[in-house]
Amino acid sequence: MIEQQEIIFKALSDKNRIRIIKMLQKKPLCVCEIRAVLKLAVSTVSQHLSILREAGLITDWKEGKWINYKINPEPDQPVSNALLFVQLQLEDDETVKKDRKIIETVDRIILCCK
Amino acid sequence: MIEQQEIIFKALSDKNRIRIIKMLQKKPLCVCEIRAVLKLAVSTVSQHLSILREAGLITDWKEGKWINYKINPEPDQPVSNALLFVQLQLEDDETVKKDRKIIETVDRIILCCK
DNA sequence: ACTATGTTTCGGTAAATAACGAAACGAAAT
DNA sequence: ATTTCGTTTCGTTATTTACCGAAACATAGT
Repeated sequence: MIEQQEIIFKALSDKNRIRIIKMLQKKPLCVCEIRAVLKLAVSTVSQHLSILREAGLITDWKEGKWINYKINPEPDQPVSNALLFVQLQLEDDETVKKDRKIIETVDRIILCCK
Repeated sequence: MIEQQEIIFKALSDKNRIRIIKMLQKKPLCVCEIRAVLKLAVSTVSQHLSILREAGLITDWKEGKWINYKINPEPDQPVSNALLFVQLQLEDDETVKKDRKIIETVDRIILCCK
């Protein structure tokens, strides 16, 4: 139990993973969209996403050749609390606002296939 | 700002540091009391405490030859939110309950000078 | 069947982390 | 002044982490 909390905090203890959660709380995204925002290698983003998934914070589903990621809609209690907590934090953060602007205004095709 | 949140989560992303916070939310403690509960080297506990202090989660004050640690009574907003969050989590966790039982029932002198 | 494209897995590297014991530090008591 | 005792700092080690590019995998379209 305390181990689960540790895993949740570890998942959230990285700047890039916090940014991912804050983006996904606006809308679901695929790996390459996130990559375009964070400016990391695709494999690195994939790794971050799997850490968030293992912690129970996010889930994914297939859509054509894309795999979309979204906030876990059925989290267990500690995860649910953590997600709510993150949702209330950093709403005024400049990085978060900038990230969200990008994903809201730019199209997936343009973002991924530059 | 997002960096501060990262530091806070990092501070909380270790099982032993979570246990420390949960203990301090019951009452202030010195290094050797915490050491006795966590069963870690004194230097390790000191290191954990300094990570929590740097994050703004705890503060310390001198009392004779002891240095006592307590939850930061004047945290800034993100820290305050995190502390409240932790306070609401893990109340039923067995490890947390056991830790608190020890620090509430056993005397500092006995605990430290075994 | 082949190609293109999005994603994951693998192998490797550099940096960060958690742990320890020994040495240094500081305050209280002898 | 010296010793004692709680604590911090230092130096070291083993493990974990974040990152990358290349290779493997999967699926859609030609």
